[in-house]
Amino acid sequence: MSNPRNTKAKQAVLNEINQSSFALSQPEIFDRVQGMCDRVTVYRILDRLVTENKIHKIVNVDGTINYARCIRCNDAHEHSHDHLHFSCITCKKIECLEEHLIHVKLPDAYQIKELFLTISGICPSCSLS
Amino acid sequence: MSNPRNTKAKQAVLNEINQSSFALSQPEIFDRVQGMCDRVTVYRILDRLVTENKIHKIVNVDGTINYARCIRCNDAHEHSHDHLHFSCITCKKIECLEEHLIHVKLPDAYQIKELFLTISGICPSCSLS
DNA sequence: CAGCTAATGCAACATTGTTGCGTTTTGCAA
DNA sequence: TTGCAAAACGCAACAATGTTGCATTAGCTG
Repeated sequence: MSNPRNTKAKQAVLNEINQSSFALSQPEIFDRVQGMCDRVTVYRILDRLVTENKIHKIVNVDGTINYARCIRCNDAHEHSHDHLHFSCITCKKIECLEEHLIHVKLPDAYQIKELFLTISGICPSCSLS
Repeated sequence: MSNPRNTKAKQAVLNEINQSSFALSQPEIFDRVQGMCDRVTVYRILDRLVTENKIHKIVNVDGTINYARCIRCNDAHEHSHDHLHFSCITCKKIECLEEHLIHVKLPDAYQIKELFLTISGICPSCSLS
């Protein structure tokens, strides 16, 4: 990844993710940039955006993988991987609750690298209806 | 699920999961009961064991799904879904750390149903080598 | 031990993700 | 502005994982 380039497809994918208030799956993203590029290209763009720290990769409680915009992450700071995700069982949307950081204490023999906390339940907007 | 039955294949699958100190994936389980039954049957048995509260279904940090024995869960008690999983990045094994319960406070508008906390890092036995 | 139906096997299909390779496009620099 | 190296792409093929339909088999219960 010596010299990453900005292509139309990459911009379109990043745009869809940034515009969305919740995390999107690869099929959802492919749908939204329909005609713009190949299915394989979306996979490759998503991989690149993740390694470039432009987006978050989130594993949902059902094992599906979603991609979300970074709110408090930028190039200057380390990517934050210790915040909380809320996964709504009604609308299936995933929100990043980046203000809630997680702290866990384990025996010293465990070397902690990343924390993944996902809470499933019903989100505020689904609670209303 | 009006009248669940005990078949040889179901017993074999449950046995493999109970014997293992770490969580197993569907392919691993299918390997270990080789010749006992069809691939599809393993999927169906796992689904049944999960709904019968006999085993845990765990989503790993990479989205792969694993199945683990229940230690402190039994028919009398609710299935506990608020404990911690440790996923080793070296040996790829997943341990349930059921003694560590998680407590999270969110705004009232969020209705919490289940908590999924997986920590990735290096487990004690991989730390030694 | 007879019958109901849960459970199975098999084939086919669906989804998600990966790889190889020839072609196109981008960014940089002459 | 043009030329060029490599990044990015499209396409085809493959792989892994999971699902569905349906005819057949086998557990449990009375």
